Parts: sequence; structure tokens; C-alpha cells
Amino acid sequence: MLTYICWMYERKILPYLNCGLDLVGEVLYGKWKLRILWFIHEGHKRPSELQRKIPDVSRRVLNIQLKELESHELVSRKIYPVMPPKVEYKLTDFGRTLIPVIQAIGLWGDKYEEKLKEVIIKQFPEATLTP
Amino acid sequence: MLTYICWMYERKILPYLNCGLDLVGEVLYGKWKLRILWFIHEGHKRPSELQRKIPDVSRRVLNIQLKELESHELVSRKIYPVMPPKVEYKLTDFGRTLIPVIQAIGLWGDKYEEKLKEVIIKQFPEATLTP
DNA sequence: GACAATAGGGATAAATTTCTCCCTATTTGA
DNA sequence: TCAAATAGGGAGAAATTTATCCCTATTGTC
Repeated sequence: MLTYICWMYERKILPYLNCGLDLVGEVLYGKWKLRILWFIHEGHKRPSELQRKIPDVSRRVLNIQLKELESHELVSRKIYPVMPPKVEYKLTDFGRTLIPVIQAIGLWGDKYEEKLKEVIIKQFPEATLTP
Repeated sequence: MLTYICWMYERKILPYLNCGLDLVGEVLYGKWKLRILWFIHEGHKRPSELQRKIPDVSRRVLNIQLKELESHELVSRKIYPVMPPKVEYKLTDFGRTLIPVIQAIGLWGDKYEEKLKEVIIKQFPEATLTP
């Protein structure tokens, strides 16, 4: 049986908060979160913009991950009382401290792009991936 | 119906390989992988040592994530033909290039430990977490 | 009037990851 | 002889995350 607290799944396994890596995992462990943060940092503030930047994420999940980032105080959400509705996200001061870290991760991925593609793709049967 | 290729789940949704962050996600997106890499880097080479360093991971999952890291060529596995069995992991040259990135992540987590604990813990009902 | 764009949620299914339990095999030590 | 340590896998369940489908509401445009 699934139970939810508001929009959030009620976890049965409590988080581990032993070291810095644990803590980071709690706030960044989500399939799209790093990219969401990065695109917000790049100035794509509105949900619809973010969705266009990351077309693979469904709108539903994008909303949920944004809510989590907001609840972790990495981003803030501003609502404009206009119609049609307008919402803008931006990084908080706290969220901004994460940018150099995300950048380091992305740069490593860019630097070793070829190697990474090689080791990732070799796990898939032929013809399932078209580079 | 679940199907597995050897030890690995046969994915139905293919990976996204658009940018560096996607690529990194493919090899580091696992609950324990960053810590596994970090402890190997610190010199804890044997599976049993790693399990003692990370008691929260089950032995089964530790093995699986080690296999994935090996298949992604971030670590290498050396078997000593002795009894009882002895296995040692170490970082590959490629894996070593990741250490500064993991360190940056961990340092950020350490630096903002208090803030992170605060925003994480506030999502849990009272008395479920004992700091 | 029909339709797109805007933001977002409910319900539910599917995918994926992680966990639990149990089993193999060998050597050392009590 | 029995237990512990070593490395590791199978089967299946549970937990968690992500995806899909559909709905609300308003304004502007064709």
C-alpha cells in the first residue's frame, strides 16, 4: 500500500546522515535534479522553459523535483498573480554554493565524454542505442 | 515480468547521453557508489572492508554496485587464488580522475552539514529521526 | 467555439533499485 | 565438530522513483 505525505512518498527506510556524501545524496539524488539546478542557474526560470530544456522529463516529475529542491531550500519559487499563470524559480544563496560542484561534475563528464559513452554503451545490445 | 541480463536489470528506458551531466549520472547514480569509490580511494580494498565501512549497504547490493563500477572501468578487481578467497579492488586511472570531483561533493556536504541536516530532517515527523 | 499556452495536482501503473533470505565452498580456530 | 570469515550468487519481495493519463482554470488567438 502506498502512502503519501502531501506530494511526497512516506519513506520507510530512514536516511543516513553520517557524512557529507550522505547529506548531499539526500538533496541531489534524483534523476533530473542536477540538470534542473543547472538550467535554473543558466537563467531558465519558468517551469515551461525547464521542460523544454529537458524534454525527457515528464511535467509531473519536473514539478515534484522542483518542489523537493524548494523544500531543501536550494531554489525559491515566485508566483506572479497574472493570468495565464507565471512562476519563476531561482537559486537561493544556498543553492548557488552548489554551482561550482555541479560544474565540476559536468566538466568531468564533458572531458571524458568519449570514454563514458564507450563504457555505458557496451552494456547495451547492438542496435538498441543510436548515437 | 522481470528479466535480467546476468546480474543486471534489462532496462526498458534507454539512457540519455546528451550532456556531461547525463553521462556522469549513468555511472554514478547508485545509492552507495560515491562512498564505495571514496573508501576504495582511501585504501579499503577488500569487499569485507568496504562492508564494514558502509554497514548500511547489504552485501548483495555492495557486490552489484562494485560490478557496475568495474564494468564502467572506474575500479578494477584482482583475485588472489588463495583460500579463504581474497579480492582487492582499486581505482583505475580513469576512476582516479573522479576523485577530485567526489572530494568537492563531500566537502560541500561537510561545509553545509548543519544546513543540510536541517532541511532534510524537517521533512520527517517528530521522533522518527534521532540525531 | 476550438485550441494552445500557462502551472499544477490526483490516481495509478510501470520501471528501477535496493533489501532479505538463503545457498555454495574452503580454511582457520575454539 | 561447530562457528566464523572469506567472496559471491539466486529468487523474490519490498521500497522507491519515475512515467502516463487525465483533470482544473484562465487568457488570447484563429
